Amino acid sequence: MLQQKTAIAKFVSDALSLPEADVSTMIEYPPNPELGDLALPCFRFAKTLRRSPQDIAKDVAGVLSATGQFASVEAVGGYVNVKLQRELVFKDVVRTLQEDPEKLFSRKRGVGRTAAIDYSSPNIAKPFSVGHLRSTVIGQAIVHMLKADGWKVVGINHLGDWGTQFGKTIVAYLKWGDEEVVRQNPVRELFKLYVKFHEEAQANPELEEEAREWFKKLEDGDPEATRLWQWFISESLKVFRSMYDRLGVTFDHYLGESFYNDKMQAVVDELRDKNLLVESEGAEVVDLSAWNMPPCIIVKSDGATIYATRDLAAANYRHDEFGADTLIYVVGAEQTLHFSQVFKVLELMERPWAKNCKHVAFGMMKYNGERMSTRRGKVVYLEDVLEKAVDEARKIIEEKNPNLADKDAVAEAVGIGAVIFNDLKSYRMHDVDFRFEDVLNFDGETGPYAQYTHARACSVLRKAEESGFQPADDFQVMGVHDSEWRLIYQLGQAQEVLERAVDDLDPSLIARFVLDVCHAFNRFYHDCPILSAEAERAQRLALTNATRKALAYGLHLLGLKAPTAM
RNA sequence: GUCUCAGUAGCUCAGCUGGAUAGAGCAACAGCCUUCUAAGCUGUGGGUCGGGGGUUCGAAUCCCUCCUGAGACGCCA
Repeated sequence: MLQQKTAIAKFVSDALSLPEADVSTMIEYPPNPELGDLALPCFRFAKTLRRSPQDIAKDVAGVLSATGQFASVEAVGGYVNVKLQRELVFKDVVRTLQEDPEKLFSRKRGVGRTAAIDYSSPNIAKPFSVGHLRSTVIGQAIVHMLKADGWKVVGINHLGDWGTQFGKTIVAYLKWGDEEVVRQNPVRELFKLYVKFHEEAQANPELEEEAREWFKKLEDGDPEATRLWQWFISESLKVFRSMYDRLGVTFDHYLGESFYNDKMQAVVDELRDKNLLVESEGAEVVDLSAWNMPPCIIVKSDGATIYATRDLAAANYRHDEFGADTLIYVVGAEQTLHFSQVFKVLELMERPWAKNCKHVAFGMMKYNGERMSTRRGKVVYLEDVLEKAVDEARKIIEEKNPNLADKDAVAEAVGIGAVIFNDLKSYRMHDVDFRFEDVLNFDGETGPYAQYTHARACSVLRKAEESGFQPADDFQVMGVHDSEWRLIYQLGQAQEVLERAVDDLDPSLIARFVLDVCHAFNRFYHDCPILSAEAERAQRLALTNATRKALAYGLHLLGLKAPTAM
């Protein structure tokens, strides 16, 4: 629809001698399809032109009407309502999709740009819980979206592989751990020990001191501490990688916090050279009071660095080594202040790219209305959620389509799709209370619904092929049914949707779009015979094929698989 | 206490760069499978858009204020 908007804006801006871009952004989609396909409210022109909106609308309608490029143009109140030539848009949209679905979505605005995205970033020796799901799936979707818009993207898993919690885990393991038991199920057992540590530490605060000592040993390169630490990491990574495989999540780099251990002194030195560090309560900080923020601690009073220092080092590394001009952090909203501080310090360090640092924040995942707590062992394992979702999918397949080939693979795709989509569709700053009943619901606005619609389109195309029909590029459009038009109309908005999703770094817009297309397709499917229609068969097959491609692409952007049957 | 973010139908949310009668899904109820996958489609009921002010031709959308909830607020990340 962007093309049509541009065309209208051009005529209007010529006629009223107003900037084309201003007019273009004012063109909107009427609330009611009866009114038209596109509309231009003229109220805002009234002041500058010193005429009534109704008058202007009438003039504009006359101008657009005279071009002969629109099916109808009407001035209603202060609005100009335009109906498009359905046949032309139909052909245009369908052909673009048949040729290359990516073209419908993108103008490749990001060519030449590089973004480094930090997402997922779980902690070593802790369970991969549903709490990590949001960062993981949102980050992965943003990776796909940016790539679609032409960006070069570097995906980074900033693993929590350093810090005093390793002292705690080591102490707990040495005190209460059984190597055999831990080897059976390392991450869960180590986590149990970690929880036990916190329980015991309530009564015996000296445990904390022991933990600190063990972490100090680790920092000093003690062989025993290092061996255990590395073991924790390799076992955790095994679990994480299996989660990522199932979720279809990939990274270009696994660079944990420890990777920056030797890169932080340079940050401290530079800050000192630039006179940005001041002493405060024994620590060295960057004063940010001019920006209404608390100081950013760089060196703690015990001389050690802290996460802000680490994030500064990591930011420099991502820019310098990966050539990233844009840094994106998909991290919970509770770290908003931290990132504002880090970004401000980067600016003070005169990094011109500091203004391109973005924190993609999201609300907290809760369970039974309560915050999940790793310390108290209150977590929902993602593994368990995926298992339940896949079981549910398998159950529904047995019930509805027992003869389906590849049942296990489809159940996996659908179950996991349900989990991913559920987290993506309503992405906002809202906190989410995790509920199995929501994730396991496959009706309505869900991943399985979108996948089902795609499979349905595939099924029609299979049936067509069996009867000797193929979707062709050169088809005649023999009139466009309202339901066909609704579908085309939705598909035509792909580019605007992707561009806004990229600009806002918001995958939920894509999810919404996919749902809208699905609804329009299912309505079309219900209202319009495809195979049995003589005259319209060609155009409807082409439309079905085009929709199939658009849905597959949209699902791909979100990180969902698109089975061809289910 | 200060700052940030949220508050739209019973529930979950969309709409928020101001525009036409506030939209979906779930749940409830009522229809639609001898015909391309009913994980679908259609319809009904359901709203002081947290309250109150203001700006505007026009406010769910912008500003102020209050209420409620969540989070952050220096040596964890």
